[in-house]
Amino acid sequence: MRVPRQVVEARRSRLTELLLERGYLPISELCEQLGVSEATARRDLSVLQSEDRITRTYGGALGEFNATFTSFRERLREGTEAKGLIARTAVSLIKPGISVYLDAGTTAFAIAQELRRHLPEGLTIITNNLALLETLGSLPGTKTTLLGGQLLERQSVLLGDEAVQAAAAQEIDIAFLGAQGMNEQGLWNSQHDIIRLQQAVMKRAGRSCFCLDRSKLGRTAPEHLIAWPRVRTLVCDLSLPELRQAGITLKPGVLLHNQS
Amino acid sequence: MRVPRQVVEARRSRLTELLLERGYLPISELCEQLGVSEATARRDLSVLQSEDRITRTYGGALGEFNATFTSFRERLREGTEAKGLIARTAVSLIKPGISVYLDAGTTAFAIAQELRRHLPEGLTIITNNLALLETLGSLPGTKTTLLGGQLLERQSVLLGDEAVQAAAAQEIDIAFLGAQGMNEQGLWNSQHDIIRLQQAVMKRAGRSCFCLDRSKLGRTAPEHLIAWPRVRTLVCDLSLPELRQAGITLKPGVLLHNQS
DNA sequence: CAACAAATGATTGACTTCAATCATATAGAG
DNA sequence: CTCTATATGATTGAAGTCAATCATTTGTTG
Repeated sequence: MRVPRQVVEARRSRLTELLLERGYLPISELCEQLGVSEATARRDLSVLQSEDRITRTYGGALGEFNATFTSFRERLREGTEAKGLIARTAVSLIKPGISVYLDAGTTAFAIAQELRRHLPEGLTIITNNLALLETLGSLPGTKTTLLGGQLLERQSVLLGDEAVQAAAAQEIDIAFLGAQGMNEQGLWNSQHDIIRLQQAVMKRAGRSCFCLDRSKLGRTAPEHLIAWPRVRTLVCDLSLPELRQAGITLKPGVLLHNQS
Repeated sequence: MRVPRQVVEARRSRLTELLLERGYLPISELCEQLGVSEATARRDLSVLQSEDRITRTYGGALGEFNATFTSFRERLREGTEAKGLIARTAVSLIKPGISVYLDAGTTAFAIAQELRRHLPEGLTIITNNLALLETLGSLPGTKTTLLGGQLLERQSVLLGDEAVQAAAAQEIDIAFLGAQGMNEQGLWNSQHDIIRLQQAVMKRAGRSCFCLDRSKLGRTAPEHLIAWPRVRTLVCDLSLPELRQAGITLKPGVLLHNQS
């Protein structure tokens, strides 16, 4: 029996709400909640999936709650080996009891995952990256601090004046920072707000460690972050000769290589 | 063929890691990744589920990544009607363009869900509650600010000095605050840190609106939040006579009732 | 009001998942 | 070294899920 369009729309948005609340629901429960047959529930789900509003599974569906992180996780999966190497090198710098800053970006996420595996005792982790909390929030014996700030649309990152001010009040032993690109002039990033925050973090950090994989080589971005002479530590899956070929000459000791 | 215990444990923790990274995985992909048969993958999953480390679905499993919110969502489901009424009343106070604070707790979560349905234009939402970001983070035309602070273990709430300082720098039109209990002496909450933050918020808020459902009546908690004479607005699913019977007498206009 | 398009539920057969059972190999205890 | 408990993969029948199809009802359009 045909039903008003409005009713259909209402049911579908109710469905997404339900999934948002519960995370996951099997079809059986969905049609019970919505008072429709399985066929209709399935049809609704396939429509919503084609609009990327939910994720379909066999026997049920997932709410959008992970959609924020989905693109993130997908980006993370690209170049896993390189990021894993970088992450392992980065984690080798982290000693028990120190205070570590991790910024936004997939490299920081890779470092966080590596930390889950090899966790030094008594760390303090500071970040502006909400996605990291999903992995790091529940680590035992670790203090996790989130900078405040404004949530960036469609991303899980906090930025703005408040983030900068909050950063200026932190005590950081090592900061792990990412960038969108590197060329002979130095490191580049996409947004002024990001750079402002990174500079505030660098001021407070005993050591600032830039982490980039080779896909960033030769790229630039709208905003200049830092010139090479001021870079003290670079963790990268490139060798010194490869960097020199791109016009980047580093003082000895600046480039850290994975020992594995 | 029996296999060393160590191997089993390693595989299971790798499994949880995988689910943590990907959110959801079907069994077929799990046994491919782990290099085991479906039978073993299923056995691992049922073990991990009994330890509450994952959530099983028909045909796959969910990572713990939403486990932080699972208990939250479960608590939310208790007394849904009452919380829904309270939320609707609260949302009716929110006009377009104002700045709203939502604190931790399931009532604030219910308000957030209601906001998804009836969203005034141009809101600024301020919170220390990470779980809210899952629902409010992607609202169009809304600015979302998160207070900084230390992440509370096993909860998605930010507290501490930094949160208090961040709150002191906000401009808030209406603050919606919860509490653990109410009796004739006023409102009570469980932790000193929470109360410190709530008081900082109240100082900056043009209007502070306390939201409690009837299950809180007669309960106390370790810390005293506020006495009744200082409460300007209470949103509650109790009537004035019911409150008076519990020894709570309010000035007229303080109690807001749902009109539905 | 008439004709059409759209939404729904029921049914069916193909496919998938699942729990239980069993044989086998082997880690770990004594 | 011997024995046993345990981990594993294969098999199987039951149960569940799915997409496609069809008849029916009913908004919606002209």
